[in-house]
Amino acid sequence: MTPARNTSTEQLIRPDAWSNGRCALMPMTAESPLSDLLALMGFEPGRAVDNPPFSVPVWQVRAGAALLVEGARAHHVYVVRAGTFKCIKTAEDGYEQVLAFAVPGDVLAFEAMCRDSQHMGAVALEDAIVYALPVRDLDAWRQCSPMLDHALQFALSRQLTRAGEMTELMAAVSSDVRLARFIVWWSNRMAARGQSSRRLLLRMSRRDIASLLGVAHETVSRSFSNFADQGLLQVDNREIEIIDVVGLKACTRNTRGLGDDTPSRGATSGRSAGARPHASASKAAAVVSH
Amino acid sequence: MTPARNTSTEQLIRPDAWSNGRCALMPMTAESPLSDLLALMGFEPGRAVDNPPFSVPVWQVRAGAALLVEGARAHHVYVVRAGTFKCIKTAEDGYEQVLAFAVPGDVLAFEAMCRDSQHMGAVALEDAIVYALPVRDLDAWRQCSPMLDHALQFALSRQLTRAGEMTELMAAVSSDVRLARFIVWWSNRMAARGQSSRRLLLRMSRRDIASLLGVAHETVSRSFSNFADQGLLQVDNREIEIIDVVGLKACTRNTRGLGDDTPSRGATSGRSAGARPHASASKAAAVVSH
DNA sequence: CGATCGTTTGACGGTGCTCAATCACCGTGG
DNA sequence: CCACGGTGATTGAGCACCGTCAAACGATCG
Repeated sequence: MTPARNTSTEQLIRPDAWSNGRCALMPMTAESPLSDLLALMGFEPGRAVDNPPFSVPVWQVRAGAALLVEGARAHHVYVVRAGTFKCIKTAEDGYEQVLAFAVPGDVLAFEAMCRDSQHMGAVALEDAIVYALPVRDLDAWRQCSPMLDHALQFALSRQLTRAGEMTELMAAVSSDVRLARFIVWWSNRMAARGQSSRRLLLRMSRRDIASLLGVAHETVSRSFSNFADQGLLQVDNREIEIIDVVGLKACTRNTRGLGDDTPSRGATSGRSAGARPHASASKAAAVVSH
Repeated sequence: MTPARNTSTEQLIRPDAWSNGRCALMPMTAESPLSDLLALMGFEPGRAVDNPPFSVPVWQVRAGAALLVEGARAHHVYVVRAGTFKCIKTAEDGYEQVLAFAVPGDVLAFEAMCRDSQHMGAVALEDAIVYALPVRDLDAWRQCSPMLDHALQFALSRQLTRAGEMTELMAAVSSDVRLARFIVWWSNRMAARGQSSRRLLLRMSRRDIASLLGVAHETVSRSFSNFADQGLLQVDNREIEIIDVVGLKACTRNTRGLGDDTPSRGATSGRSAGARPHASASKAAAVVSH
């Protein structure tokens, strides 16, 4: 496998860079990929999938390759089938802000449907496979395949849910809490995909995590060490294992850091330190239709 | 059209709180609201809007009322027509986390399409008007009105874009930068709706902003005062006016706070303080289609 | 084996969270 | 009319957390 990884790094996407146009790693185009695509999106058809008059192209993306380039025209909407991506936005001073990580089932480049060009980039963190839905055909495909349409809506709904969870994650004031939430969140996502929720292999670097969470990468490293010292995690470079799930989730809820009382292996010690309710407005609740 | 939608819509919401069931403020149901709805979503039909065999219900929501209740079943997808909402998620300890603010054109409750119940609440910050699209009819409506379908996809794309901007906003390390980005972001959103981009009337409290940005509400207040002292803003409670746009946008780019050199009315002083590029992986870029 | 990048740990200084007090605004009731 | 709670906004003081700088260590690849 990996037949030569040749040469000339190229600045932007160069479709010919990967040389041969064959698809040695793509055996699933013969079998109808639609049912697979629908399942990825989280849509389980009760009946057999209708065989549509189109076939969804499958692309492979090498580790380190850019599937989406900022500013480029967007001709496709992608659904990740395998692999992990990081979605980035490069500031004019060169700082690379990570906006999200995409895993199988996630939709990419749909944001570009409401404007002309891509506003975020996407780089594969490992060898990956994506379904590529041409935007010019998408409406027609959705119209002749209600299942595809429904699955896409479902996936978009999930994507919006993820975005909300992301906001909730980043709204934590303490960096420890942010990282704890990220780990739990990632663990849940892995579990939803049938993988282990305790043993995680993070494909992204500390710096990428730090960029996403809005903290220094040294702080991420320190927080990992803190969790390991407390017996919540077992960290070995990018391979981490959750030891004390309830303890980790307890860290999730704290408003401000864990108090540094170094609980002597006390597990779920941390009593939630505050977060006043602030009983907000719910005076009147009313809706009136026509 | 929607013959009477009487009464007992919900158990959690208290429909009687607003007493009378009449709709004095709802005159736009007679005229076809579809073109208005499409325009709201950002879709400008090149031709006249087809007159569909359905009509979209219009609801009014009073200030302080809950349009969405966490945990409730979601029967509708809403499109905000007028007013402002805050989307919240209440933690088990009672802390109210603000996840987003919704303004006209935004879609609400679409996240619930991929699960059973609503995972976020939405409270009107002022009297508001929304279009209510029943989820049970949505597929059929979209199918018989391609314009509605297209507009919905467009709006969802914009919503995802907003979510990405939100992540970018919150990834700022400094609280000043976070607030500056929020103001500029909000200003842009108002400008996109045809309102003034310099004079803003924030409908949400300092605490709501602080919750969204993940900082203490005192810090938000302090940052406002800082910007006012620097001549970037003019703050009068929730009425703020942007004085120095370029100066404010300069604050947006800083990684760490403004250095506290108190530029003597120097306007666009702040030279961007760093943010190392970190030239990341763009080794190979290749895609191979089938 | 050496170069490069990622990860970890230390020290220091500043930012911002907490606690607290004060003031402005508002609807209610005297 | 003003007194009176209640909420929101602002400002201050103190100290912990975390960003910055720096160095050492480990991993990966050529």
